[in-house]
Amino acid sequence: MTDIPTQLAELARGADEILPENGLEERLKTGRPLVVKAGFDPTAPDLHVGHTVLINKMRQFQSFGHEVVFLIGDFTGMIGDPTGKNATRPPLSPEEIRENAKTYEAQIFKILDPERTRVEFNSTWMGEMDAAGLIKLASHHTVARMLERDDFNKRYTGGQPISIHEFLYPIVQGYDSVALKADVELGGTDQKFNLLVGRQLQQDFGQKPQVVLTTPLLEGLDGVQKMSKSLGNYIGITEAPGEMFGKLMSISDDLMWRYFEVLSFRTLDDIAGLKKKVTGGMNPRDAKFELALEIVERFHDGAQAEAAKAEFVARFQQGAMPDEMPEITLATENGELGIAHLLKGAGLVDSTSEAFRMIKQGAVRIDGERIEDRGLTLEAGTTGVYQVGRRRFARVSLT
RNA sequence: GGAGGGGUACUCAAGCGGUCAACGAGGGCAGACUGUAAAUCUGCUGGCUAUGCCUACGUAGGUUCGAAUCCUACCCCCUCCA
Repeated sequence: MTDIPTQLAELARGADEILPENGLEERLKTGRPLVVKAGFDPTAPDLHVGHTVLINKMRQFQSFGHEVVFLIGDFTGMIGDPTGKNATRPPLSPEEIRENAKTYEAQIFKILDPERTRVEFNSTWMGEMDAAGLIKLASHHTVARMLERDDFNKRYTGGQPISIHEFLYPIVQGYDSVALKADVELGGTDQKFNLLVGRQLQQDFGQKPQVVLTTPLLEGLDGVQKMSKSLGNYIGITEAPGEMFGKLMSISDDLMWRYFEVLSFRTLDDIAGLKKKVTGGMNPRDAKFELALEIVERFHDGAQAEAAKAEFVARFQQGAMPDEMPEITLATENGELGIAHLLKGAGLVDSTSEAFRMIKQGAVRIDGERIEDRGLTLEAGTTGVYQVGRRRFARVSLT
C-alpha cells in the first residue's frame, strides 16, 4: 500500500474541504482498507465531466486499495434533494431505476475499476424500514440543527415554505452512512451539510463518524452556473470525441483555466507554466487545444482526440466541410422542392419559418454557395451539400 | 377555514379594450470581425400550402365591431391570519 503521506497529499489535491481536518490521516493510519461512499441521484444517469471531479477522487481512493461504494439513492430520489431550489420530482419506477443504474455503471467504469467498486442502492435498507423506524430515525436529529443548513435557514427566515419531507432527505442520506459503516463520504460542496448529518447519525448509532471530503462544483460551459444536464451547459462523458472537443473549445478563455485546475491531471506547476506562456503571447486557443486533447483522450483515446482536433482545425479555422454528414434523400412534389421544405425535411431547421429566417440572415449555403432567394426550388435528380450556419450540414438527394 | 396576491412565448418579466405574434432582459440561433464554436458588435428568435392565412397570453364560457387586457365559473401556485 502507498505510504500515508503520499496518499494524504494525493487525496487532498483538488478537494474543497476535509472534515475533520486530520480525520483522514487518522483513518489511513489504521492500515485497513477504508469504506469510501459517494451517493448519486438516480434521475440523472448521464454523467458529465462535472461529476468526474468526484469520480476521479473515488478512483484515487480505489487505487490506494480502499473500498469504494457507488451508492445510488433510489430511495432518496423519491424525496428529491432539497439542496438548491429543486422542486419535488415524480418517483421513478423500479424498472427506470434499474435502467439508470446500468447506464451509470457503463459510464463510471470508464474511470473506476469495476473489480473494486461496490454498487449499492439505498432502497435496500430504506425500503424495509417502516413508519415507526422512520420516526425513530428522525428522532436522532433536531429541528434546530436542521435549520443550521444554509438554504433551509434562508428559506425559513425569509418566510419561504419548507416541507417536512425535505428534512428527511439529509437524515436518510446520513443513515446510508450508518448502514454502510462508511469511513469516508465524498460529495460536492453543496452536499456538505448532508454529509455532516451522516457524521452525527453515525455517532448516535455508536459508529465512528465518517470523514467528509468535499469537491468543488464545476461551472458549466457558460462559466457561470454549475454544470448540469437540465441547464444544458454540460459535456457528457459519453459524447462523441468531436462534440466533446468542440464544446471544450467553446468555453471562454477565463473558464479554460478553471477547467485546467479541476479537470486536468496536469500538475499545478505545469498549468502555471502554461498560463505564463499565454501571458507572454501564446494564443489561448492553443492552450485550450491542450485541455481539449487531454479530456477527450480520457474518455476515448489519443488517436480519436487527435482526429477531433484535426477536424476542428479544418472545419473552423479553414472553413472546410466535415468529412461525414447525414445523407438524406427526399421526395419532390411535381419534380421540384422549395428550399424551405428541403431544409426542414433534411432536419437542418425545425420549421419552414426558421428556414426563411436563416436564408434572410445569409446562413444557408448549397455546396458552399450562399443563397439569398427564399423562393428557390431544387429539381429532382440533384444532389447537394446543404448547410445552415457553420455547424449544420447534410447531403441531400432529391428524387 | 378566512384575507390577499398571482398564472403571459425557452426562462424571467412588461402589457390591463384596438397601433399585440405581444416592450425589456437572459438564453438560443445567425451574420460580421477575430486569436476559437473566446471576447466584441449587429440581426433574428410561434406555425403555415407565405406580401396573405392560422394558432397563441392557466382552462371553459360570456360581453364587445374588436379581448392578453372587462365579466362568470373552474383548475393551479404563493403570502399572511387561524
